Amino acid sequence: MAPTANKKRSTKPRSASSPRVRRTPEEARLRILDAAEARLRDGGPEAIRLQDIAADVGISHPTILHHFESRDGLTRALGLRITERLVADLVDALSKEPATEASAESMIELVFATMNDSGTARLIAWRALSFESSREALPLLDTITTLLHDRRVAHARENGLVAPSREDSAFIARLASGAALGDALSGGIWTQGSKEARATDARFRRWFAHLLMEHLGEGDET
Amino acid sequence: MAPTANKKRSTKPRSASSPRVRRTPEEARLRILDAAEARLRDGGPEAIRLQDIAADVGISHPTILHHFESRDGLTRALGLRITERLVADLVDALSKEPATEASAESMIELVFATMNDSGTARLIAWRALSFESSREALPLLDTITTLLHDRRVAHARENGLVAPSREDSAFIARLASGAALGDALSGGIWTQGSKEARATDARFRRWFAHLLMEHLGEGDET
DNA sequence: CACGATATCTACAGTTCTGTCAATAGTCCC
DNA sequence: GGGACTATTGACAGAACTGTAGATATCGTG
Repeated sequence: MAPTANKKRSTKPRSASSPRVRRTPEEARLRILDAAEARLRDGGPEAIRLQDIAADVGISHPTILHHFESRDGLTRALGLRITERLVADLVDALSKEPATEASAESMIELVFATMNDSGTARLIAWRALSFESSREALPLLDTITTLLHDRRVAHARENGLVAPSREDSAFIARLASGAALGDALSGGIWTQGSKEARATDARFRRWFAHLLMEHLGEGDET
Repeated sequence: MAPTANKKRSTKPRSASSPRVRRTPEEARLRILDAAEARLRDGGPEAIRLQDIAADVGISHPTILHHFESRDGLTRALGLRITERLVADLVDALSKEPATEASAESMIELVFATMNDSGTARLIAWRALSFESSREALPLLDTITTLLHDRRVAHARENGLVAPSREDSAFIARLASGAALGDALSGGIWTQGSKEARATDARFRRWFAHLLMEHLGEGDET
């Protein structure tokens, strides 16, 4: 088990005998995945244990095996869901955002917020660690890039500016998501998390947004 | 075990009976940590098993317990060593770097290279995941910040420019290390790792360096 | 209401892993 | 050479975890 991670185990003793509830497969899978994700979130990678998860949900562990075939199946499904939800969250948030020029700052805020939200960065990192070889490459960067690029092109056209290259947009997306991921992760390591740290965090994001906007204001270069 | 991670186990069967070798405690700890790190690197977080590691080193697993007290002790020591070495590597690399103005690009290269080097980012991510609560906060950012800031101040003085604020330097360090970490990690997830990807990677780093240099050329703002 | 499908349970099996203990064997020093 | 120190080991203990098998309950449907 992860050294200093939470060590809670088998929280709910499950009601005595067997008031057996029967859920739809989807509902069951959902609850199991939720519990597994919670375990992973604050217990570290080694906290994905069938019996613990089953106890959390209030079922017996063979039920998990029934729905996911094996522990591997569970972690695989979990990894898939995590990444898919990240993509959905980002796309959703970015789509809602008004396409004003100054929105770079709030876009940065959005990406960082999404990464920090309830340990998303930790989940993504776990996935990166656990599934290294299985390259089910995600269309995440492509999606965000397109979203951003279209907006920039439209903006350039409206204001009679020279349109940015697609690669430039791709790099912005890559830098933003990478920085958000890295910052959220390393936040736990080399900054001391509390007190005025939040204020500094906010200033950092604004600084980063300004940095990008400085860049956006100029022409492209090869 | 991590789903698609390498599944090699107990590679070396250890020579038959007992040509018992006796090492110094330091040497023994070193070899054990090396083996553990290798396991972690390409086996994922769940691959740190005493018996496997012992087999790799060519010793019996109680020896590991003798030197590290417990599995926890081992992972803790490993986490510590990983981060300490990262700091040392970065400081070392940055110190050697000539303090020319255009060195921003090579500094970026350095940070990215260090993070990508033999899975360092993976190791750091593992540490972030496993030790979330144990805030043995590292002086990494402070160290790098100081290194960078001193250089910038000196450069500004030589050229009669206005000196940058320390927070600006801190943010640059934070962005660079965060981006490097995030990029190295996510590199495995949402880009498809090979072919012309390397070329794009290189262009991305250069683009990022230019972005920073654009910023460096200007005055500070609050 | 009866029946088929299947989600769920209890009980168990088999494996594997960490940790303990007492014995063994290098290495250093007198 | 003899003795202390301790790194190393084999064997074992205890626990925990994943996975299996057969029984059981619940729900939809004819």
